[in-house]
Amino acid sequence: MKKRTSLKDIAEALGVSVTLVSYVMNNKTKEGRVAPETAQKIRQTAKELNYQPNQLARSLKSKRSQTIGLIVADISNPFFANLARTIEDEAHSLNYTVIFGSSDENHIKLKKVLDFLTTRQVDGFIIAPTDECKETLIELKKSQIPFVLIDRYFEDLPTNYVIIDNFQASLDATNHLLKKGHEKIGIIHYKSELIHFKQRVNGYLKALEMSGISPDPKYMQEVTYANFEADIKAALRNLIYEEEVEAIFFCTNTLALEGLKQMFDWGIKAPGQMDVVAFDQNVVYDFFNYFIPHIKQPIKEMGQEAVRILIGQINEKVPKINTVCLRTTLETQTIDQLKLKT
Amino acid sequence: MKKRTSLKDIAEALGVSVTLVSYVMNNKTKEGRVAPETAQKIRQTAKELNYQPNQLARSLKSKRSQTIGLIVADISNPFFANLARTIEDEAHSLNYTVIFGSSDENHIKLKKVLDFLTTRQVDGFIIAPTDECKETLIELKKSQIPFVLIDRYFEDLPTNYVIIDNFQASLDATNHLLKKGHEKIGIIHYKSELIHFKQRVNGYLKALEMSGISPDPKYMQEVTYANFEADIKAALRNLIYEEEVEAIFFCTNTLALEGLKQMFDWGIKAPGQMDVVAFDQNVVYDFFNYFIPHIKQPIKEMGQEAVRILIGQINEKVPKINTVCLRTTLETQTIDQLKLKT
DNA sequence: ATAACACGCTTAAACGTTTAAGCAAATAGA
DNA sequence: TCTATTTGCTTAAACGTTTAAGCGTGTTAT
Repeated sequence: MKKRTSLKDIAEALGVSVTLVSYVMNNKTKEGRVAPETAQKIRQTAKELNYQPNQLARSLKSKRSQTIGLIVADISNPFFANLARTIEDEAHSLNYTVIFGSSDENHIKLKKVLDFLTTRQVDGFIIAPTDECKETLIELKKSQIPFVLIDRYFEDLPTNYVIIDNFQASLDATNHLLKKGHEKIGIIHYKSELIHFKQRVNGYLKALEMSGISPDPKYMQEVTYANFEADIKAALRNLIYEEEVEAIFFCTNTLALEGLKQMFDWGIKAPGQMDVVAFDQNVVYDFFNYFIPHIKQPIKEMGQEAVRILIGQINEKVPKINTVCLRTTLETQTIDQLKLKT
Repeated sequence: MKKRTSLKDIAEALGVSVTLVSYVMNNKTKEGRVAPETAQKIRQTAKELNYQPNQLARSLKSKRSQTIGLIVADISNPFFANLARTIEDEAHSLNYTVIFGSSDENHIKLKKVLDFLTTRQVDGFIIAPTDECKETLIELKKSQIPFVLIDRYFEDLPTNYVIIDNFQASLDATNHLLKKGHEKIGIIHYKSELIHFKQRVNGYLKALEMSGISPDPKYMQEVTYANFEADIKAALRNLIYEEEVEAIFFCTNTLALEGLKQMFDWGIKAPGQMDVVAFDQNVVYDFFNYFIPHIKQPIKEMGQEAVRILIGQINEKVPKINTVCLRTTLETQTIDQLKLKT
């Protein structure tokens, strides 16, 4: 690789000091302390030699890498990919670069990625935490590297976070199914200690309670990450053929997708034959004969807020904890309404 | 942010020189030139102070940032998100970090992102080039920063690249439709100078020729990036209602998705009423009553090859150009066969 | 005439590493 | 006993920046 041109090269070419070149390139020619002709010459030579500042050296001096680390469960998951995209845009516009890593929902891997990115001197992290990663986050807090949790958080760990109102979202979803007259409503959720998942279950329970329906544990099916597909199949079989529920609420994007696929394979039309509500959006929903009611997350706002909060923290001397909880919307538009618009 | 501990901190704590600490931490205690007890003490103190090397400073010295820049059209596009994921895994395993940017298929933006990442002293780039970005790539070549093109390339620009055999893929796809007895086969492709798109058209033409069918320009529909949705709608209307084609080949992921959605909205069952072949995979295909024949790209191999070639180039003194062309497979499994397996 | 200041630039140190070179003390070889 | 080598460490310079401090000239004010 050819040597990139440095301030020194420009300085030598013109017989001036490196300092002077630095001042000019940074427009720190304070109070006309540099002769306009000199400045002009420097700028021109810089252009000719195609000078591009070495951000590494700059960072070393300033102790700011202008880089943020993004750690999500899996960058190839559409939800996180979309999030990554908005974070990229926001960060770049604020002159920050984004380096990323995937945790695969595994707290050991998360720690590994975190350490890996830390040696890169990131100025801060945006993290979608996994189950059981609280210890790692406590350590991270001690190191005083700023970070913002996204999508998920821990109730008893004061940190910055950007989340959605999972309880309300779930309440809305369940109410929607109740309003359609269903009483036997199933829910499929992950087995996880993550509070945001629990709140989704809580929202469901609250909605039932408010309608005077006492929840039936048999309608509530847990699925493990490890045995994802088989668990969903079993859960659905239970709900549909054993318990004969009238509607199903899928607590996440991935659960909804896999669940709908399974139902599709069994020839059960959703929502034609089985009312459902899904969490999060998906291109797949466009390919159903009926509109799939789902909870729409404000992904763009989430990404932007996370970046802004993080950069705020990076620049504060005494950072205060910032938490943001965004509202979701329940999309229940019927296919006919949809058609009218296009 | 708390000061991260440096070699100096360890050195001062023990009253030794920074150099010695550096030697120990890098296991460069060549030929027993450091007393084992000293080494032991240094290692322990390093652990106690939670020392993590500053990769920035290291990079400055070594002129290697151990970072690669990934530029794709849009990280939120599933194809690129998947690619990014395999690139991340491969890079991390080789001790490289990945920073990314999206070009939005716009060569101006690509140049901007490229410059932005260049100041970060990346050791090399993996780039999915856009239309009209050849000039930028020529400049990049001059700068001698190694790079590997992925998914797309330019015929008259000798560079490293990892692509698929688009011609063959397209040939396979069209042959599949021919074998089903169709003669009036439509194709929907992007209006673009990118050679890989052209080769997809060429494969289609070749297949027709080999079957002794003379291609009809009216069966070949161009779509612009700018007016994507409307163009596809018009193209489909033309092919289906005017030309009354018997089958359609969609040249990309996005075209297939949007096209199928449109057909779905019109109530045209694919492939029940209209045979199709799509390019690239998609979760959506699982939600059709029939199997959607499609060309499967070896995304994992593409990502891995790209990283390996790039890092090879970074380490070569006199790099040779490396090109890799991978074979695709045409997936034509019927839904019944699929069911048998699950 | 002389002090004061503005101007246009340079010197030097620092950020955290790496690495070649060097040096004093201990040990070995003769 | 004297030289040569090994051992265990240090000095110094460098990577490309930034930034406070400084230093001659020349101009202005008194």
